[in-house]
Amino acid sequence: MKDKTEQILKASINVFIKKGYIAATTKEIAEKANVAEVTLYRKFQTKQNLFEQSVKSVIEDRFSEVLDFNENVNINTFIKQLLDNRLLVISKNIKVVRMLISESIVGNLPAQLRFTYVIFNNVSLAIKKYFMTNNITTDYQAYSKVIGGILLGYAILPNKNYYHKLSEKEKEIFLDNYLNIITNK
Amino acid sequence: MKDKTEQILKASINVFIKKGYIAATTKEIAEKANVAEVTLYRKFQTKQNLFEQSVKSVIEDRFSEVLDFNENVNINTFIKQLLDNRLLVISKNIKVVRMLISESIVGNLPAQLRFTYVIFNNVSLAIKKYFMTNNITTDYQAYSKVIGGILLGYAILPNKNYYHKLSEKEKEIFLDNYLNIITNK
Amino acid sequence: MKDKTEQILKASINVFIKKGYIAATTKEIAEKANVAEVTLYRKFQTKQNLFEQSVKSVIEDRFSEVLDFNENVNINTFIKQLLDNRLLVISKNIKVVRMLISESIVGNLPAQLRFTYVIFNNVSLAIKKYFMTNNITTDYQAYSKVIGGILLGYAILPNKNYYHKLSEKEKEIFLDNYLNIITNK
Amino acid sequence: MKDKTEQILKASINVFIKKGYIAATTKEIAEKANVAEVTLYRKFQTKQNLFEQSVKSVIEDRFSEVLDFNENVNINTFIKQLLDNRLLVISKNIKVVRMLISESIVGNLPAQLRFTYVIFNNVSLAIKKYFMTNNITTDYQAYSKVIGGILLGYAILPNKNYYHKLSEKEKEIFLDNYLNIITNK
DNA sequence: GATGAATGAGGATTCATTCAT
DNA sequence: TATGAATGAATCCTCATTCAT
Repeated sequence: MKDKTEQILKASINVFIKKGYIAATTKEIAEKANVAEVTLYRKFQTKQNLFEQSVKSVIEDRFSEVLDFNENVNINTFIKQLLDNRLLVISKNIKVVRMLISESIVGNLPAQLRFTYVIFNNVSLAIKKYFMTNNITTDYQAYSKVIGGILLGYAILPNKNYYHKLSEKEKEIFLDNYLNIITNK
Repeated sequence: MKDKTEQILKASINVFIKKGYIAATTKEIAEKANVAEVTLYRKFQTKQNLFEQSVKSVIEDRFSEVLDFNENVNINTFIKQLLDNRLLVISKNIKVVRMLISESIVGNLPAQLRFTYVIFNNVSLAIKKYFMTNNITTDYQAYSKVIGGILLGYAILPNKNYYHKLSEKEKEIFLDNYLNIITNK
Repeated sequence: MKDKTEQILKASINVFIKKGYIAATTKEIAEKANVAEVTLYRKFQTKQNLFEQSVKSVIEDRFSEVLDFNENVNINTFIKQLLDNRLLVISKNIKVVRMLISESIVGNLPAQLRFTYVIFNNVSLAIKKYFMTNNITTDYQAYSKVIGGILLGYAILPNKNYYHKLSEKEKEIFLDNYLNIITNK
Repeated sequence: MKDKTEQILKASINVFIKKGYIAATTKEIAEKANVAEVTLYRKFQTKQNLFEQSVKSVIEDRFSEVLDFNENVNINTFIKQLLDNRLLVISKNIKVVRMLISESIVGNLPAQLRFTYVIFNNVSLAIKKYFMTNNITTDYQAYSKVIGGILLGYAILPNKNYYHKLSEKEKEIFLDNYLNIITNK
């Protein structure tokens, strides 16, 4: 039933997050999901596939969504929108994101899950578009790397608090701290 | 012999880089090192220890060195010094760095090898010191995260060219691209 | 339905022929038969039984039929009749026969399917009867082994052409080649 | 040591004979050989390879030897030599031979172990040569099939006694029974 | 009558590690 | 010092079969 599949996916993602792809075992997943090990295989065929499905079930599609903001705003506002949007997504999925970054580096992931690229690419595209629309001549690639780096740093480096749990006011402050640094006044 | 130990370390780090800690096997390492598998254990006791020794043998101590720059310079110059110094180290050890970041995230590494922290911490310390010395009131933590992010991004994201192989002129340009963004004019 | 049962038997025998009893899987059979795996069990209880039913469904009863020829003929003619009759049956069922011989040797077959015996026994009986009726003193057992061997050889050894597809003339020649060797002139 | 390898080969061939290739398990072999299952793999890498080595260790090379007899003898004598030689080899290795014939039919064997061919081919070659040397015009192929069939029959069909254990006199009689049938007087 | 869901038992193979020399 | 030999434990995965609808 629906139920068992979900039990499995839930247990699965947790184990993968905790152990990483290779160290995670189908046995442990089965135990945590309270199903027989074979059941995993009946439903997902292979460990690799179970992994991919688990990840997909948990990361909202917003990861690779096209970022489309109001561009009739000044750069500060634009970057704030961008950071806010991405930090929200990352923050809500922080554990999976970390694991995926780690697996991305080792390189056993299918393209759409290769997170380091995904994070960077859609940020990069949004910035490029904004710069073009607004005739900004700053090198958008370097700019993207700074923003991408901030996001990567947020994902990887230890954090006291989850961005998505901050109040609107706190978010404002959090973002301003970055903006003070990266944008021109 | 010195010789064998070095053969092992050399083979070892390559395999760990290529496969990651868990996926690397002592069998493969032994083969690549042209020694018997037991010899690894005679010399390094456990796989974990072999891993740590391999990493240490290859990453220059400069990773965790205290960053101490001339601080009677303006912030632009300071950040350039800092980035240059760190990019050099990372660039020269890019493969190991990547692997270590990946393993850091999964979390099976002893503190001194937990790279994401290491990278961030010493950058952070240097910035804090500079800001204090020069009475700069910008939030040094956010600043450190931006710089740390840039470095993380450099390490993780795909790169066309190695920083340490650039000419002095090219390095200058490379750094300026960042500085245009992160510092005030 | 009649229909499903037949689909299953048809798929089943093909898979058993291709893979042999053990290597054949109920899963593959079910897929080839376009039914659910359980349906096999509903209809045939066990794999073993499915195997037996499949075989029986396909091998004509002529395998174990009592061979009863006109015995007022000379030995050449008699042996020709005998070989012709058996070769026809074997040739028409060559794939199943081969598989059954193989399984016979391993020994997991019920007596009536143990083909090496079946082939030999009814040939042997026919020869014994003919020899008795005609007061022939040659050792009928050795004789039977030669004839049985020829048949076994025909079944197992690589063949260019199917006996049952030869023209009457070609059959004649084919048989004469043997008769030149085994009977006295 | 030599010892363990031999233990394994001995246990291995027995299990393969009893169960056939697929049904035989490395676990059972290991148990019978009194070694850990891994030891099989250390020494033989794969089950398939263990199988091949086991077979080779046990079947004397005489199986595929070129049969070279004195050809200045009449056909009766020649065929007797030939049968004697082959029956001896088969008889001594009867269990392995049976198993190999069975596996040959299923078709998972490398060419040099595909026994039905091997048996037939070298018999066929010897006969061809003799016929040519002695200008015999009988169809050597049909002749070979008869002889091959006799051998196949001997190997597969139930036997009261092992040819190689018969006294010289008994062998003589045994062979004569065949010769009465297949050769001309 | 047919099947989607589930499983216990077992398959070959690999791993890090120890033993004995 | 170095290593050939050996292994317990575990891994992913498959099989024939049953249960519940």
